[in-house]
Amino acid sequence: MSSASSVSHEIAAVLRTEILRQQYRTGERLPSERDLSARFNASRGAVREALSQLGQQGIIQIQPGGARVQPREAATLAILGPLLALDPVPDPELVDQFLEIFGVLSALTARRALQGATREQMIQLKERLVLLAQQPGDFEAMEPHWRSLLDYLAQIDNNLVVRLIGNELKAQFMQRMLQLGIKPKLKASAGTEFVRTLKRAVTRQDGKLASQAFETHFEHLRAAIRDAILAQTPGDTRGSAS
Amino acid sequence: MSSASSVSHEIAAVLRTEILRQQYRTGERLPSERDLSARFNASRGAVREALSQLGQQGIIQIQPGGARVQPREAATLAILGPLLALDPVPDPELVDQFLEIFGVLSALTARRALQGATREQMIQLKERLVLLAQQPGDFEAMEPHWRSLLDYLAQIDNNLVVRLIGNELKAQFMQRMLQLGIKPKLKASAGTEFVRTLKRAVTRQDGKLASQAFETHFEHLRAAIRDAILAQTPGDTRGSAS
DNA sequence: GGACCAATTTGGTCAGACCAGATTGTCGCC
DNA sequence: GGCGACAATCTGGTCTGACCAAATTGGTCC
Repeated sequence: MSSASSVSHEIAAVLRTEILRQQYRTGERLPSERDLSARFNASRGAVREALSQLGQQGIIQIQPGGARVQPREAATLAILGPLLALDPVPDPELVDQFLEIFGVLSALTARRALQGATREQMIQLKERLVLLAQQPGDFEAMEPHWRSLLDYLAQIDNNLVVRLIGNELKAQFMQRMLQLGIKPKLKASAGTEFVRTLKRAVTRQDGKLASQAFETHFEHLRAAIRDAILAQTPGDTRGSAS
Repeated sequence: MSSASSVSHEIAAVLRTEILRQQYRTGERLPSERDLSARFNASRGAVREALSQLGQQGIIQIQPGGARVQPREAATLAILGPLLALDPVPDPELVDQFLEIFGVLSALTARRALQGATREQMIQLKERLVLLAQQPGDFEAMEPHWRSLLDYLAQIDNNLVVRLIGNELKAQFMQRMLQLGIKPKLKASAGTEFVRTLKRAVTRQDGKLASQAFETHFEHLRAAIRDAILAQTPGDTRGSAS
């Protein structure tokens, strides 16, 4: 699944899953590189690269003397994807936490973007909003335009820190969500209201208003996705039905 | 500087700095592993580990055929530290962006923590606030208590995503800030007011109020740190005077 | 029982080799 | 001259086997 068609990535994926599944206690020593290379039938070099990845992700701490498992909180955002992939249905709480942060960051970006946008950028924004207004309620059809809007806002509010966080979060979550075929059902009325508020915010160049609109929208989105996940939870192995 | 007393880390640090300094164009191919191993007088294995690190950090993309430099926005939070270390005095804008995000996350954590805290946790919170109130204005003396408070809030609002982001940000910035000996000068009155508001928020279990207090506080902090950095900007190589 | 020392284990590095896929340059054909 | 096909070459990925320094471990001696 998360194999990148390379032995070392494969090993890393297996070990990462085992560790995230708590099959090693925090602080416990991992088997030595030589043992692991025997277990995976691979060279020590490949194992070393795998361990190096886990080390970079803060999952383990590599020291002369042995690699030790780190507490989950010491890790990197890179573990979120694997954490979501642990079970056939992702942990709803984790997804909710993700959406909360993503909402806050989006709201912040929107506020700052509007506050600092040039006239030209405002026009561009309005054009994208028009696209967004065309299919309210249809999540899948809206999604590309939505993403386009967020990207453009991020581009205006050229905040590297937010962009990096956003990229990582997206990389970790979006893929998994789409893979699972989770389709939140949003009320068309809420979507319409959201777009309308955004338009007003852009017209008045009111960052605070845009920010609030995003927060509200994400609250709805969170609720919808929570429902969508719970609906899948009885969860046979079917996963995404066509 | 960022060498971890290991050849591969050293190589990674050098290459990372070169790339972040834009000495390679985005999309350009890095020298081959064999060339690099010749240049650094190291084995290909060591170079491979270094490149693997850079790949994990999203700085380069490694593919059969060559490693290519990625756009800065495609990277991981792990580049923030090196980015700050590029010049003797860190980029004020970047620091400001960091503080903004950190403030937003702190405010969010405070709000959620207060909303979900148990009676026992509220008592604990108050105790920490008392400690925090003892030396208003003295940033260095306050810092440990401050950190303790934030940690505790994060512990109450057990949000993994926020904690991971916070950890990374702290790891990237705090170290560098302390290293530079940047001491923001906060008004004692502002500090007192902040703590008082927090106390009130805790008493009333008013998450929104606590959130606002944090936002205000971070605004002050941002301004203070901006000033502190600009004061260093004329910047001889002296750095932190004793 | 605790301090000290040696054997062993572990990660870090090096060297040389092979493979599959990508890149690149060349040559012949149109 | 332009263009497509082919082959030499280059690149990353892996393997093997070896050595070093630091950490761990175990036993010994006080």
